Amino acid sequence: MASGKPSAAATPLRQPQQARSRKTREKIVQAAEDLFESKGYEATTTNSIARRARASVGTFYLYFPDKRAVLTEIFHKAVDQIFGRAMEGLKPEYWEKADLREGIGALIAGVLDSRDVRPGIQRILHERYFKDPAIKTAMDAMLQEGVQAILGLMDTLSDRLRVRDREAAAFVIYATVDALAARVMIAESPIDPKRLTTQLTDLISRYLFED
Amino acid sequence: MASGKPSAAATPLRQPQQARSRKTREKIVQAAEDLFESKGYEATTTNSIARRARASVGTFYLYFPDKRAVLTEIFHKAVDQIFGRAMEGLKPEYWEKADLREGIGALIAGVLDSRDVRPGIQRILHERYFKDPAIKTAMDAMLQEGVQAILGLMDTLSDRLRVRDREAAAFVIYATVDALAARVMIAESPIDPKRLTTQLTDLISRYLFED
Amino acid sequence: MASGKPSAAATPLRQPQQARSRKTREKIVQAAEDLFESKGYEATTTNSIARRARASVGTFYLYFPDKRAVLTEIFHKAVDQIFGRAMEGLKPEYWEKADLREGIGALIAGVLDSRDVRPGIQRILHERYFKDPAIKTAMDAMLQEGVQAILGLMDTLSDRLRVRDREAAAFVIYATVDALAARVMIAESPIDPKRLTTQLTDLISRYLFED
Amino acid sequence: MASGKPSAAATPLRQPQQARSRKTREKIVQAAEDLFESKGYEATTTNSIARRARASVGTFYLYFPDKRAVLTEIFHKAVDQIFGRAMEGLKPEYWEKADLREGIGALIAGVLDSRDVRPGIQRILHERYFKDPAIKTAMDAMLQEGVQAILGLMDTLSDRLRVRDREAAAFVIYATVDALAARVMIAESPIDPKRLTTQLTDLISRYLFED
DNA sequence: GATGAATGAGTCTTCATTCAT
DNA sequence: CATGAATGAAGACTCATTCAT
Repeated sequence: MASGKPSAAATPLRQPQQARSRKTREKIVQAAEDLFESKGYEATTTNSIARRARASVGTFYLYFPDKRAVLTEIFHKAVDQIFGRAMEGLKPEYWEKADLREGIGALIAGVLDSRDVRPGIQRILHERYFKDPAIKTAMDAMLQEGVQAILGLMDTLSDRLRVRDREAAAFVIYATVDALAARVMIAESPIDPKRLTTQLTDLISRYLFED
Repeated sequence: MASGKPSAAATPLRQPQQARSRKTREKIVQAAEDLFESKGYEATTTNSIARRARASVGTFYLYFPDKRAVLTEIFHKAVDQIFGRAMEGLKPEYWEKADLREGIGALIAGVLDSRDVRPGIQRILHERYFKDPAIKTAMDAMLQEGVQAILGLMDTLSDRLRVRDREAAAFVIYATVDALAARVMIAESPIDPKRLTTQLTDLISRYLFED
Repeated sequence: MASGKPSAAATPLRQPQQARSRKTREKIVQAAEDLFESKGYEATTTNSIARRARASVGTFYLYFPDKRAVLTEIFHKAVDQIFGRAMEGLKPEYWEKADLREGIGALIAGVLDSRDVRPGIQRILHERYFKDPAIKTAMDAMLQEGVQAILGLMDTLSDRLRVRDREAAAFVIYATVDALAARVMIAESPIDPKRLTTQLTDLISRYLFED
Repeated sequence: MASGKPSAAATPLRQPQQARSRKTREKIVQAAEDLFESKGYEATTTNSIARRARASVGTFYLYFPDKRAVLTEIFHKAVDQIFGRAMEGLKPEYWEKADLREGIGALIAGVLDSRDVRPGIQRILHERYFKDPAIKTAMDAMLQEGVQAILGLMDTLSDRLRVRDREAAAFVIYATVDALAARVMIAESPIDPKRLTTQLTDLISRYLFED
């Protein structure tokens, strides 16, 4: 870094070593991700992660202080992806048009969509929520951000809204959509996602707007 | 229970033993409940359960095949209690009156209320949902029953409803109320429960009924 | 204890179980003692202790919270034995006679003698002195007691003593005899113990008494 | 050192490399010394030594076959320093005068003084005495030398001495002073060093000389 | 000379479960 | 019915040492 970034082919010297190291690290993260996803967090041993990454336990502990640390890393990456996907539907472009239902549809679709991102990891986040403060904190932050985004949206639509207590409303909406999405992902819903989406759209649009 | 209570003086000799046995079993269940609630499932050892029940591990395994079994038992009892409380608000008496908001209020209150029942156990149900099929099955059944109850209610209110796809609607309502209740219990909601309840009532009544 | 001690043959009921347990515990302590003595503390693993005691690691941890705990126990037993032996020479009976050299001889002999008690353990005490606070504390206490004993003796001999600062003198004497004894035990002394004893006796008697 | 210092301008080209190499080696030794002193031998890892020396583990093993080797080197340096300091008090200049107590005072002061040199290292020597033969050998040699020095001194003072078995006496004196010094360093002595020194001087002078 | 990534045998420790009494 | 001592497989983590670059 101190030497600045020279023209492309100039500094291959040290790179290989660092590149190898980065690769190893990535192999470990990937292995952990696979195993956490398939066997769950607790059932995955550090030894098995190393083995799957074709490395040794020692190498694992070279890159991570302990098992939790890999999970935290994986989950940070995942949260960004998941949240990015979920926020997709809140982009103003969906809301500038006249059709409000379309906006709500996009909101719901986005959240539902985000549930397809690393479902195994989401499952683990779910079960470790109370046990791992780092996870709780980050998931709570996600909730906060989601609520803020909805509040922002409400400002845009201000004159058409019928709700008074917007803060509570935003929270209720986020929680509702999120919960339904969770049910769908978990596939515990015996009802077709499309029907659910329709009803959810009705639920929210009737709540927010005069018919 | 199935054998009925024999007339007072009939078989007094055998009774004590069975009674004592039942008592031991109950002490164990109680001890497990306390410990699961305070320390979580995995952090509770069979030895500690036995110790707290003032029994020996051997006795524990006399009544239960393994650790999971106590949890299953506890959770069956808990589900009944929790569910009973939640269903309270669906009793027809709240719905026969003219004021529909009152009924919805009762529904929400019931579910919220049910979250106060053995919160530690509910937390465990939450985290073991994917790991313990017995738990998944029973919680899913609870969902089903809830949905059915709401559907039944809808039949009663048939003419006043504006929703078409009642099955999906019932599911959406149950999931929504349940999710909000969960957020409240977990105390992860930065917003006052009362405000949430108000909004939730609005949400659902606008969804179900014409203004 | 509460029930008092009944006539010999009365309470054999529970005894067997407890006796077995005590035996196991003793086997473990003995095994640990042997291994610590032959291989040193750090080189001895909990597994090897269990194996030598013909028990399992689990059993080891049934009786001791960790490795240090066995060492502490062993060393408490040892300290009593060692110290008892060392204090032997301070008994008044050796000092009531006219010959003061005889008393000093007994003092030295006692300490030297005490070095034959569990030399391997003493070696460990020596090397763990700084690392294990429990050991430091107890050894320091031993020193204190030794010094006190010598001070007591000085009171007895009060009129014949030439030293003024008795407290410091007692400390110096204890430390000196102890150090010499250590050198002899460690067998690092190229000089015959008897010659050392003679010189040590001279050293101390000239220090304490007029010729 | 063996090759001598070449005349200034002779081989300046090669010198830097060797000088750098020597520097690296020294940095490693210094780092090890610091860490051993502050954390103890076992708690210091080869990696941490390298890190502190701003070198890599590989470099460490370039200069030393294993961890023990650095300790041996450090301790050789230390022994020279410590011993040099301790022997200070045996210089004839202190003994040529008439006042014998002054000589003995110097002897004691020297040894006490030497305990201030690298106390952390001395502590390690203490605990590794039995584990590391190299250490045992060298410390025993130190003892031998000390005893020899005292014997030499005795020859000088021959006519004033009252002791017969000089060899044993020298050993006893060395061990005594050394032990007291150790007690003082370890700060386990509840008594003021000055008082101890006075008594120690009395002890030895009464032993060696007629009053 | 120097690097530092990689290794893996070896430690301590836990806990559900069994079984002789 | 009840006991509780005993088990041992399994898991997280460490660190001296090697070796390809």
